[in-house]
Amino acid sequence: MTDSRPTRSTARRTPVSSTTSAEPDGETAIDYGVLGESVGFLLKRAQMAVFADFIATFAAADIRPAQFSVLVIVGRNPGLKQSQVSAALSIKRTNFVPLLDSLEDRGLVKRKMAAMDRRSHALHLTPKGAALLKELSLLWEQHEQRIQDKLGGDGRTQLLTLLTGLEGFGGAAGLDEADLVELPPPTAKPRGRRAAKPAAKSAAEPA
Amino acid sequence: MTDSRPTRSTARRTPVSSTTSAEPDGETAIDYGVLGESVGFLLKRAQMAVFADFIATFAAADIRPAQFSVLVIVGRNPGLKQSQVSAALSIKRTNFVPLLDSLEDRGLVKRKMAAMDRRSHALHLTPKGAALLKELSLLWEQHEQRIQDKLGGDGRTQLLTLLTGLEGFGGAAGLDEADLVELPPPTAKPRGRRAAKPAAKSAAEPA
DNA sequence: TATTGTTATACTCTATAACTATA
DNA sequence: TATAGTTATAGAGTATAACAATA
Repeated sequence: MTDSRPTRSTARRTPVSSTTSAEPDGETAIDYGVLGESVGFLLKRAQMAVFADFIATFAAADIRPAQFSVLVIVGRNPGLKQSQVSAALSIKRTNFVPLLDSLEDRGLVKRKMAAMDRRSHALHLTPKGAALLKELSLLWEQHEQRIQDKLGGDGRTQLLTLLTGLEGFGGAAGLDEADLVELPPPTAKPRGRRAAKPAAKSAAEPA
Repeated sequence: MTDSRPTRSTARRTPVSSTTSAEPDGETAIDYGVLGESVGFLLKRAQMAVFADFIATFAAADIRPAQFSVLVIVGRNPGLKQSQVSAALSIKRTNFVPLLDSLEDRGLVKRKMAAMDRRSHALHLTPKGAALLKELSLLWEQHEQRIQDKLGGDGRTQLLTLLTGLEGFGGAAGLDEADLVELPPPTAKPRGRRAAKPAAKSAAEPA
């Protein structure tokens, strides 16, 4: 103990509650206490909200977030072993099997037996998988655009940087043995639209 | 809003682009493609990492994140109905029952029958629950402190603000009917005292 | 009829042990 | 013996339907 006391005013924020400002009727606003300053609590909420939008966006393609991440990794790094891809995504290799099955059964990914080590399977996208990934990229842009509409261009970029800064925190849960995988920092180049420009682009339209 | 620049001091990794030698051995770094700029992907990773630290920190008290959140809400808002607490935490009331049971069985929370509406249960902390919550607050500070050690004080505050800014995004998944609950913004006052404290790292170990 | 809490149930995600076939 | 992929299984977390008591 006895350590830096870095300015985190545990202090309650401004006495919110009271006769509310955000409640339509006479309801008293709920006091969230420290939860409003809890990184984990807010991360969980934000993650669920963003995933909800992701899932809705990709529903037409019948692709879940985890499936999309596999397609991206395999597409960008053809020939990786299963264990490498699963470790890169912090997915246990046991749970990775049915996930990969779902993609291979749909003809999007192919397991190829490696010649040098016949235990391992090298992963590649099929032409169909590559074509789908290309379409999914458009959906992905729409999805991220909606986030940017909500946070602003700078806000989204800051968020990406901060989240990347949490890499390696908490002992890297979800990984297999001790396969730590690093993620390169986000290129601060503004993708898609420019900064906080509310370019009405929220029209979710399946490709 | 003064400086809206990322200004991350995390600049230490090599600008790996694909086939560079950022790996200790001859391993080729994995190209994450758009995942490195995917808010959802990075949110998920960060949430898992932060929860891992939270769980380890609160393991001695045998308290999970969801249980902690219930104790905080009930402690701050005694007398709320079950449905109000569950809605505030985006937990379906059906799933809230066993969660509450676990706290009531341990004598931390008490269901009291409301007089005006005998269908509902008003929730209160027991003295034991209030005492535990007080101890948990210390663990919570240690936990958040470690996050701050990783991100810097400003970084953590920015993160809280950005995450709060995603409130209401994605249609609010996880809620019961249409009970939207708002969360007040964090103490966004730009008290830019000191940034990060590089010296004191790993202030505390999970008890 | 609508709401509150509840039970039962199912589906997803995650975690551990053990098996096989290679090395 | 160790590793890559697999199977089986168990545990959380989350989803819907339906019921009893109450409004």
